[in-house]
Amino acid sequence: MSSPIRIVVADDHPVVRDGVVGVLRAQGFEVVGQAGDGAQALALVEELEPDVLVLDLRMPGTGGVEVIERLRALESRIGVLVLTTFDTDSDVVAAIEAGATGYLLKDAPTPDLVEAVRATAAGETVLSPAVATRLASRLRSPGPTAQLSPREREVLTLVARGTTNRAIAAKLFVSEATVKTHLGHIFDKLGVTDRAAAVARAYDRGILG
Amino acid sequence: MSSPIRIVVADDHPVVRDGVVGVLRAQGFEVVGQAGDGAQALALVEELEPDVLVLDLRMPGTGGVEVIERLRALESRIGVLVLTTFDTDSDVVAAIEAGATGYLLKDAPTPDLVEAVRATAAGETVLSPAVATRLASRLRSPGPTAQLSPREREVLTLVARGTTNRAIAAKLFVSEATVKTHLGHIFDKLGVTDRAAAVARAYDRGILG
DNA sequence: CGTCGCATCAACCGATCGTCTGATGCCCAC
DNA sequence: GTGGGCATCAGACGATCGGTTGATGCGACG
Repeated sequence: MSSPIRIVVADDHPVVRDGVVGVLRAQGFEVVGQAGDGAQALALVEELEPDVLVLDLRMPGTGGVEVIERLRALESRIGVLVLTTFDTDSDVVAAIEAGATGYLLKDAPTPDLVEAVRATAAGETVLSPAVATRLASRLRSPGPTAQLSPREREVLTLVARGTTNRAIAAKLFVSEATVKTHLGHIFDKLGVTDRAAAVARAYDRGILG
Repeated sequence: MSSPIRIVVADDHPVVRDGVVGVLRAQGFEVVGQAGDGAQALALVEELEPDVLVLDLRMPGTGGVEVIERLRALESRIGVLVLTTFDTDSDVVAAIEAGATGYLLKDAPTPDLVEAVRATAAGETVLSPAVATRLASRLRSPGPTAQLSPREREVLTLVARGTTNRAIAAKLFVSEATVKTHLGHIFDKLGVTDRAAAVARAYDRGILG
């Protein structure tokens, strides 16, 4: 290799960050910076212009998805490898849509991580097997693909708190009929038939919680 | 120090495991073994008799809580430091009750981890601030302290799937009246008033999902 | 300019839910 | 041996929910 691949690692868990950095350095990569939140990550990337950003999605303050969006807005050519614990639908979809180059779960074997970083630097897309499966099944089944609208999420959040349709209507300054309509759409989109199941599905998909 | 503290690290995430091991070795601890699941952890502890087991709770197969229980059953004097991502009620309570010596979240700063291992080896109890707060508030509020009975969890699981009271009764071979009674108790214990909110609370506490 | 998604509203009806009161049997702990 | 937690059951009532049908206004996109 001519010059080593330059990397910035962003994760709010110090232990995980140390682990990733250690693994990458041992493999001859050059880790030029580490960040504990999204804002730091953005600053470091702008300053150091690394080849790859290894990014955790769930971070305090500026989250991972927002980091990706801003980088793409800046038309940065950096490769973003998302390395996270969760593979909920909304996380994965949001990250890919935002423009992540790769998506790896933290339970991936070390060699996979190393290879993923290399591929990301080369601009290739890498996905964890679990993530790939999830995406594939999502494409196959056109049913429960739909995302909830902002208003629908708002309603569902209140439902999860035990709020009654009438009370939701009052809180949102709409009629009870409207609330019912929203709920009906929510049920359709989530593929359920009642509010309890809707809440459960929402948690499973990372929409709530 | 006379002889270094001997440690086994158990975590199913290779990256995290490497991170923890790296940090501990850099601090002069002797990491004598690493495990990727509970069964391996138990075997290593029995074979190597380390001073401290650094343990992730969520692992495939034999989970962390079960590992702790078995160690205590064996009357092992090993210190168990739980190091995990989650601080849901059920995880924390289960781990402490099982006999964990300490409970640290993965977002803890590196120096805290090092100090926690040292304290654990000395038999002292260490808790993450977040965990300590959670436990304290639990002790303060005698209300939502109660755990669900097995039967109640069973009912709630079905509720989360959108199952109707009547259908639940059929599935569990009891009358609908019984299901309603269980649900009433569930609502009381979780401090909610309807099934949707009960499901949400259960997810928040790690009872479901 | 038409179309589509989103948000809004109405009225009705049957099904379901949640609460209440009250009761029995079991098992474990104190 | 007497509580207390758990699981079981009954009947009945009012409140709430979910489905249905149908309709309007608005912004976006092509």
